[in-house]
Parts: sequence; structure tokens; C-alpha cells
Amino acid sequence: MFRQLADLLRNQIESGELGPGEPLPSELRLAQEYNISRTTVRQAIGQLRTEGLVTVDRPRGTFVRVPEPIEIIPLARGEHASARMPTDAERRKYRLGEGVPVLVVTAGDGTETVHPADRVQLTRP
Amino acid sequence: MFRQLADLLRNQIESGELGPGEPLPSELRLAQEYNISRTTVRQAIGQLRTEGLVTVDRPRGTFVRVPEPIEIIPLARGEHASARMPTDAERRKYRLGEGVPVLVVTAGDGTETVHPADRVQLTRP
DNA sequence: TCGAATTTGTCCGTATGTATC
DNA sequence: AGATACATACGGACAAATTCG
Repeated sequence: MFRQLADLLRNQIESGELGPGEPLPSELRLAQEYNISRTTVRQAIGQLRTEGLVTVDRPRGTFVRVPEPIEIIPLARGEHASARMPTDAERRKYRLGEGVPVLVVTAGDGTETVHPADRVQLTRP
Repeated sequence: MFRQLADLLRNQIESGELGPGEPLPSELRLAQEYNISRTTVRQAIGQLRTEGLVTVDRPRGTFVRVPEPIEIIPLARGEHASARMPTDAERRKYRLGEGVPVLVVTAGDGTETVHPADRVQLTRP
């Protein structure tokens, strides 16, 4: 059931019915609207949070995430790249929202640079 | 309180006290051990799941994640790559563990291919 | 300035379902 | 068949922070 609600909200976001920065209905309202418990509503919203689709500003409400401007980073010869979830320390350092991975670029000498995945795109020039 | 338990378990994992593939105590055992509700235990374990530190094999138990063998994928000329968290549907499709991002490679014609980030490394040949 | 209302966060207890051993 | 273990859903209660009259 919580998946159905998550799918429903995700569709509203991806269709533009809920635009970036717009608030979702409150947990209580959603629970009453669909006749489910607040626990189940929170589970659905938790799903969207881990997907990085919404952010929560407590106790103001839950909002559709606003896209970050994208920076283009070239992948130099001999470098390789991977992605993972950040550590807590990295989350604070780069001020990452929930559900935002990091891109790790490793140079030939083993030096690693970390980039927030919601602001960076790798290209091969 | 659930954060304290999550920190405690995370320390046991990172210190090697709980090695890869080893099971965590069951939710019920943890709840009794620390005199907290199973709800709170589940919240703590949920935290570790979103961090990608543990996987759950229902209903066998919860285990410290075993690192995946890595496949090397070249980034062709004109392609670009980014990373994000998968949707629930993608998680099922690619059999992704929780807390595992996806690498999205976009070709020149706009075609997107999705790779599990815990098994793939991008290189520039 | 004060207090009420709103909204999310946390914790508890209970029950039932489902898959594994 | 029975025990075990995680998944899901319900309900209630209080805390913390913001907003607003």
C-alpha cells in the first residue's frame, strides 16, 4: 500500500503536477485523504526521500526537490569513476540532501576526488 | 536512540567485529538486548540499509554486505555519465541492494543505459 | 509578547502476512 | 507442523520547531 502511494506521488512529480519547490500535502492530510495510517504515509514519503525526489524541511513540510545546476567534468585519460552513497561526514561537508550519491573520480596516481552526483555530469571530451 | 544503535552496529562493522557476510542479531534479539522496541531496532537497521552497509535476506536475517566483483565499462566518445538513486522499480529490475546508486550512461543519440554502481567502474580507455 | 495550531520526528505496542528452516 | 525472522499496517502518545493570530 505504501508503494502505491509512493508511485502515485512520484507520478505527480514526474508529470509536473507537483512542480519543483512545491509542497506535498501534509502527512496527516494524505492519511485522511486515502484512509490509511500516518505510518504508511511516512513509509511512502521515506521511499521518495531515498530516491532523492523530495526534501523535508522540518517542521515546515515536505517539498519536491529543486534541481541543482549541473557542472560538467571531463574524465581524463587514465582516470576511472564510480558512484556510492556518501558517508555522514561527506554529507555534511558537501551539504548533500538525502538520496544524493557521490561520484568518485580516481586519477592514475590513486588520488580520489569526490563530487555530489546531483550537480555533476561526467563527459568524455 | 535508533541513531545510537545504528552507530553502535556501524562501528562493529567498520571495526571488523562483524565481517562481510556475517549476520546481525535478529531484530527481536536486539530489541530485548537493549530494552527497546522492535520499531526502534528496525529504524536503526533501516539507516544502515540506506547507507548500503547491510543487506536483508528475508526472512533469513540481516547480513553485513559482501563487496561485489567489479566490472569495467568504457566511456565512449560523446557519451556522458551521471549517478542517482534508483526507483523502486529499478531496484527490482536490476536486483539492487538498498543504498546502491545507479550509474546512467547517456549515448550521443540520447539512449540511456543503467548500471548498478556497486558492480561497475567507468574508465576512459 | 505570548500562546495556539501545524507539521515532522521519535517511540511504543499490537497484529497479521510471508518466506525460510 | 512448528518456530523463526523480516515486512507491512494499524493505533496512540509526546517532542521539537516553525508559523501565525
